[in-house]
Amino acid sequence: MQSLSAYPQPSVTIDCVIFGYDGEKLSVLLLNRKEEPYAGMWTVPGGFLYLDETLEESADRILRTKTGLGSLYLEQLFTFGRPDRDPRGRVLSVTYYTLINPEHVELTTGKMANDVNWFPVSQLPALGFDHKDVLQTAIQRLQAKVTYQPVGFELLNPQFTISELQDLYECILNVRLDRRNFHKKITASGILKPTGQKRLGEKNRAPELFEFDRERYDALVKSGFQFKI
Amino acid sequence: MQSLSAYPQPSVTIDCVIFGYDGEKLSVLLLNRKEEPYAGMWTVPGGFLYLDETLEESADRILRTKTGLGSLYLEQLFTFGRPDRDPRGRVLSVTYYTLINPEHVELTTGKMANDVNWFPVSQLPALGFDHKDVLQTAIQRLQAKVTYQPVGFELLNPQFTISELQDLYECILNVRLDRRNFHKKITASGILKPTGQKRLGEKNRAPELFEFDRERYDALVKSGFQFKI
DNA sequence: GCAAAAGTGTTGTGTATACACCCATGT
DNA sequence: ACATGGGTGTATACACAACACTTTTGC
Repeated sequence: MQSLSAYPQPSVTIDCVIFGYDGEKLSVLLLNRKEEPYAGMWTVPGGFLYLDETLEESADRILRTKTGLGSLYLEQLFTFGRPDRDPRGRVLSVTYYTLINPEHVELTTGKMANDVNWFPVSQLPALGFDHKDVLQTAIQRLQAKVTYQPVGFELLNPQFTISELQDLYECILNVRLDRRNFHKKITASGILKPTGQKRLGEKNRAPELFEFDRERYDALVKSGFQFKI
Repeated sequence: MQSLSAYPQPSVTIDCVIFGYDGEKLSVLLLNRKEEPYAGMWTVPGGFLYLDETLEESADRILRTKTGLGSLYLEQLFTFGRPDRDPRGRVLSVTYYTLINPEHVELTTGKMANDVNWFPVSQLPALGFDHKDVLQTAIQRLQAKVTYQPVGFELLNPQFTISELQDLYECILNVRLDRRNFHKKITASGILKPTGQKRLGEKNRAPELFEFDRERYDALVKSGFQFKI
C-alpha cells in the first residue's frame, strides 16, 4: 500500500457506543483505561484503524479484542475531529453505535483495560478524551431514531411482552406512555409476530409473548412505512 | 505536533456536497479534475485535511480554494472508508453537505480543476472515486431531513412566495403536493414571516412575499416541534 | 373581459388521545 | 377472594386529504 506521505496524516480511531438495556435502565459499555493518556478513566471502547480493513471490520476487531463482543450490527454515528481531542497528536475518531441485550452477551476484559462495565446513561463516570460529547451525540441519535423507527428489539429477549417493549421505549425516550394506546399502536403496526405462548410464573395475569417480525418490518420500510410512537 | 507514527496513518480528505436549486431543478456542484487519479472526471469538491484545523475549518478552506464559496453552513454527512476507494493509498473521506442558492454566489475555478459546474441530480456525469455513493447518501439524507424539518430556505431568495417554496419541496421530494393544503400547513406552522409586499410584474395575480422567521423556528425546534410535510 | 395563478373555506375520513371495564394469574 | 397487572372497547378531538369557489393581476 502506498503511503501518500506527501499529505498530512492523522491517526484514526474507531470508537463504539454500545447501548444495553437490562429491563430497567439504559446503559452504555465503558472501559477503564490502563494506559496513558487518561489512564484510570473511563472511555467508550475503541482502537486504531488498520490500513487494510474497512471501518466496520475495524470496529468488529476492536470490540472482539477489548470486550469479547462480536458480529454486532453497528451504525455509523459521527466523526469527531477537534485537533486537541487527543494529547498524543492529531487523532480523528469515527464512531459507531449499537444496541444489545446485556444478558445475552459475555464480556471479556482485554489486556488493554483494567475493567469493562455497564453504566446507566443517567450516572456516567468522568470520561476520557471527548467521549462525553460522543455519548451525548449517541443518545440524541438513539432518541431521534426510536421515534420514527421501531428500533430496540435487539435489547429485549427474542420473545417479549408488550409491556416489556413499552418499558424500553419509556426508558429510552424518558416519557410515560398510555398502556392501552401503546398496545393498539404496536399491534396495529404489524411488526409483532404472536407466538401463541404466554409468560407464566409471574404474580399476575400471564402476558402474551411476541417476536419481532423482521421480514414484515423490512417490507414495510421498503414501501415508505414510518413508525410513530 | 506529535506524529503518533507507531500507529497506522491514513490520509483524510474532506469532501463537500453542495446542493443548489435554480427554481426548477435540484443540482450539485462538481469539479472536473485536472490531475490523476480520475483526471478529466467529475468529483465533489474536496481536499486533504491539514493537521492543525478542525474538520469544519478544513471544509471551509477547501471550498474557498476550489470553488470560491465561503462561510457556508455545512452539516456532516458520513465518513467513507473503503480501503480501495482511492488508488493512491488509504484515504478516508469525511463528507459534508449544504444547500445554497446558485444565483447568490459566484463560482471561481481553482487551479486544481479544469472546470466547476452545476449538474442536475437527475443527470449526473461519470464520477471519480466513490463519489456516486457520496451523492446518493447526500440525496437520501436531504430527502429524509426535509420531511420533518423545514430546510431549504437557503435555496430561495430572502423573500419568496409560497408557490416557490412548494416548487422546491416538490423538487427535492419528487412528489406533487396540493397547493391549498400546502399553503395552510406552511402558514399555520408559523415559521413564515409576512412582509406585506407582493411580487408584481408577473402575468397573474401578484402573490404575497414571505421571509423565513428563523427566531420563531429556533424557538419551535427547542420546544420539540416537528414539521411534517 | 379573459386567462392564469393566488388566496380562502368546507367537509369527510382517518388517526391519536383519554378514558373505563373486564380478564387471568398467583398468593 | 383479592391484588395486580394484562387485554379490549369507545367517545372525543384533532389533523389531513380532497375538493370548489372567489380574488387579483396582466394582457
